[in-house]
Amino acid sequence: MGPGPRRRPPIMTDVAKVAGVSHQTVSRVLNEHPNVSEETRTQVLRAIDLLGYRRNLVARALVTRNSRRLGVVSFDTTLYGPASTVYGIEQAARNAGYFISIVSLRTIDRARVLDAIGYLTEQGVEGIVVVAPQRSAAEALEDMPAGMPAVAVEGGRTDSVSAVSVDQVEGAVLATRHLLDLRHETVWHVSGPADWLEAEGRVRGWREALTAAGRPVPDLLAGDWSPRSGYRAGQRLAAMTDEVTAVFVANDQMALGVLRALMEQGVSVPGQINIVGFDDIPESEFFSPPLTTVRQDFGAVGRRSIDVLVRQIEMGEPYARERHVVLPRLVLRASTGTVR
Amino acid sequence: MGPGPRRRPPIMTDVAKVAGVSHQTVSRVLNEHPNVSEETRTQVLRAIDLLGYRRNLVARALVTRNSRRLGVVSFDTTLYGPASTVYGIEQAARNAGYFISIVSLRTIDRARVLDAIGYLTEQGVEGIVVVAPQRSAAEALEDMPAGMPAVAVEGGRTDSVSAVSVDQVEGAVLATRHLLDLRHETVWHVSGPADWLEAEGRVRGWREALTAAGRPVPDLLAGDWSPRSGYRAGQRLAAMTDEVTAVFVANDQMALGVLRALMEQGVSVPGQINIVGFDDIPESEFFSPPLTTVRQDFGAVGRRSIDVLVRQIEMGEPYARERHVVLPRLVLRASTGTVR
DNA sequence: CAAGCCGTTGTTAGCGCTAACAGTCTTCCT
DNA sequence: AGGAAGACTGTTAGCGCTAACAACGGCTTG
Repeated sequence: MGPGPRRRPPIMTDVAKVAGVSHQTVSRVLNEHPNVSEETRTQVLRAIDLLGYRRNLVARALVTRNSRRLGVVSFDTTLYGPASTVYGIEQAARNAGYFISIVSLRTIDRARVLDAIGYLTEQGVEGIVVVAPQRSAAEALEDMPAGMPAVAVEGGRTDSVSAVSVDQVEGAVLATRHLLDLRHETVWHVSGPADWLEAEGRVRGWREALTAAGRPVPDLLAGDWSPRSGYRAGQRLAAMTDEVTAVFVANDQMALGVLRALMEQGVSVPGQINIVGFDDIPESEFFSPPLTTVRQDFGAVGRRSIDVLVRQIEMGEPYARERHVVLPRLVLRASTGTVR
Repeated sequence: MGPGPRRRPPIMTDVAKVAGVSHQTVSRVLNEHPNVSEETRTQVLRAIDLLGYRRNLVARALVTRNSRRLGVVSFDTTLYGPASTVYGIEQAARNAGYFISIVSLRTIDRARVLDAIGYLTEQGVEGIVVVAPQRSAAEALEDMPAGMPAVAVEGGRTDSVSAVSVDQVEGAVLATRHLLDLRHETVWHVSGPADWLEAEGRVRGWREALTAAGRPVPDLLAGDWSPRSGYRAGQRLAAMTDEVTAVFVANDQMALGVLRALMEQGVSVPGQINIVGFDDIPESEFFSPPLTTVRQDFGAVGRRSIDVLVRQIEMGEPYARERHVVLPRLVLRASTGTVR
């Protein structure tokens, strides 16, 4: 049965009593204050160990006004991108000595983002990362409470908070130009949902690259990131093999759907149509055929955003709004390369 | 420029002063205490609005001893399973009025899990969910601090904490029996890493189903959940098409690798070999061919675990250890079905 | 009409901790 | 020898909030 259960966990004063010192000395040991004699420190540590004492960071936070906690507001963390970003954020935060409180929104709009920010503020977080890939979420950042350090990830062009994002336009340019370099006359595009900033950036980059090369810009096929929407787009593309030879798909999941539809219709990739995706999810390398795609370094985005946030917190109020861009890169695989 | 910046955020006493009441009355309004006159309530709410007051839940937590926060310890949340589980946990927790503090471990072992639990305890969480799919993590739960409500997800057979998990054995039995029903003489297996409880459960179910049917149990091919490891297994399987006609792969990502390798070697699925996966990730339906797989309802697991945890918290100390099992189900697609 | 009750509000103490200051005892210098 | 500086420890106040109790007025009741 072991030692009988204790009603309340030990507090600092209990430790002090056992160690024969004042509670303040215990506090000094815990906070590694320089002026504590080696002997006293040992006594205190022994008492802590004996009682199984753990300090109460809630009480500490109340007086120091810092909770060592950061808030994260994110959208659907089952998706690979957000999940990887949040993972990167968590790792970086813990390395910097902070904990993470998370709110995952099922649907995202201004009110819900503001609610989430409000809850986190009440909870006493010292700063907030908003993974805000949709326009509506990005707009909510304008109303961030004054004095709360914050950083937007994939959050568009707000001036009110710092931002870290992958250069979506550049990624789309890389993808499109790669296909043009393979002598395709033009490149079709299966886009993400219109209210997503990432989708918008990819459309823009695709259009820019085509225009810069003096090529016609075909109608875009709208998707919603899901493999199924890619599948539907693929069915339409399969019916147009005389004009379509190259497709830039806005993410790898949709690209999978496109590949599936094309295969069902007997369209050869890369024989008849070349496909480029976006994200480089772990599966892409094993699609049939393996997918040429644009890799986003989500981990870097997470780390960078914590860098910025922690710097703001430690600097105190008057900090500059920063803007960081992480560059994507093209990963070549078998879904592109054969010239018509 | 708007209103000038305030040095410190307003506190309850500020609101009280503006509303012309005591701070305790403000507290009563905030906590929806029944005995506050309608008139006073309105005054207070107006003052709160005017000042943009938000209560300090850290101070509240110090006196009430409940923080309305739960801790989650998880492993690599970029994987679909853990990510979905954590998402389910977060949604359910917020519905129940709790916030989530997360620690994502990169590598998992007894010491690290205990560290994480310790940190969360110091942070004042009221309960902890440990997503502990590896044996080493599950063992750490034996040392959970007394009095801390906790629940293990996929955590094996500890008696010291409550547990919620998917019935892995049953899932593997479903998969294996399905293949046997299709008149395959036996079923091969590509397993997950040996120290994962889920991998172990799936091996066990596969073996049981074969033995129950009086079939030979082939050597298993060891994988590590990654598509690449599946690909390597697939290469080996492709060289054995005279004996291998059916393979149960321990997750969908590896199954993708297997499919890829088989396709490269010109082995037809389901023509020559039938494949069943596990998880039902969103991509599986669009693999080539679409994958028959065992669906785990991760959302349900997350919700159930919060149910259990919240009940323990609200019940107070002497609560029973519960054990909940979520049943998986077989999803039939084109990767199985053609008899040799 | 006194006694009692109830709805409403205010006052006080204290959650567990750290900051700020105040001691005490050494040590070192002029 | 006297005093200043430094190392170490203790005492007190207070972070922002809620619990517990006290106080007050209006109402009912015998």
